[in-house]
Amino acid sequence: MTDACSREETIQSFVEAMGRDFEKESMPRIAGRVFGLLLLETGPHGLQQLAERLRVSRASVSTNTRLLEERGMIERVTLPGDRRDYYRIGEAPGLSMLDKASERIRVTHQLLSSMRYRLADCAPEARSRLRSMERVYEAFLSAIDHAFDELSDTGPA
Amino acid sequence: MTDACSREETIQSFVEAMGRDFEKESMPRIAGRVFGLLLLETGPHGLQQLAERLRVSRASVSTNTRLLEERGMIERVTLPGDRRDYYRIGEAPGLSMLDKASERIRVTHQLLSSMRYRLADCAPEARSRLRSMERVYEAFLSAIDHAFDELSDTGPA
DNA sequence: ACGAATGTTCAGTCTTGACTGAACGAACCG
DNA sequence: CGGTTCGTTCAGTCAAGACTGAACATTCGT
Repeated sequence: MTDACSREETIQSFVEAMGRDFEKESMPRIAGRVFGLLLLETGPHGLQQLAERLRVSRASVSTNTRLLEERGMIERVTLPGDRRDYYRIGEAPGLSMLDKASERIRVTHQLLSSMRYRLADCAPEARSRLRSMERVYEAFLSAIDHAFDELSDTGPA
Repeated sequence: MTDACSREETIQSFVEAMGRDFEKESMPRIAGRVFGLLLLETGPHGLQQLAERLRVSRASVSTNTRLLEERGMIERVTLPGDRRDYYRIGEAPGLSMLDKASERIRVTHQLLSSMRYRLADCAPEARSRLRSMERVYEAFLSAIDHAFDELSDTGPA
């Protein structure tokens, strides 16, 4: 092949794909692009740098880096003698995502469970259906926990 | 307590909560309400019936029941000598949801993996980060499979 | 002190998609 | 046949929220 590492186009298409992927998870497209770019590029990137590279306003980058930071998917890095903030991929973005998923599931499980309790001793069919749904979420939760352990052993990601 | 089974209000608040919950999963709010109602109520419900009960248009119910049906979360029921369609909770809505989740994860995993392949033998750091992310998704996938088995044994839900 | 650079915030625009009403086709009833 | 009752579809409305540009506060260099 003529160019084993023509990164620019490849990277760009990946970054866009990550943007769309994030959108499906009801997260801002730009957050996905930032995350995707930081996954591929070496070393921390500044806000201005990200804005130019992604052709997006600094405001958007500022907002979305903060979002990603809160979720533990990227980290803010500062250097002595440099006023700027830099961003890089977090310590274990994957685990943060599992954690987030776990949280969401717990909420829905709680909703089902409290509803079943409220039905007290009437509507046995409904209670049974609710219980079944709860079991699914419980299995899902314990599955995530299991994955968590498995990954923490091998080394975090 | 005076009324152990004052269902109406309780049901309504649950139905609305399910609507909001579905919205967080980037699904239409009405789909969540339909699913929530069918979880609680006994026996299949007609389209008109659902529309009135939820105070939404028949068009919305039609669209969203089809969506839920495609996902295997509810079932369409027909009766001999009755032109109408009725809907009830699916055989195993929970498993369908796990299946859907599994599908989504596979897509992202594929995205990461193909990108890593494209990077061939350059950008070792990036490749390593991608590989780490892949491992998380793999663990997640196998976790879901595990949950699947566990539930299929006990009896589907 | 002044000007430039940096990150954040906020009002405003714009896109996306949920939801509706109305129109439609099909199946039934008299 | 009309007249109903279904379910679906489609154009149009509306709301949510992503994104932007401009204004701002802060910090630095000169």
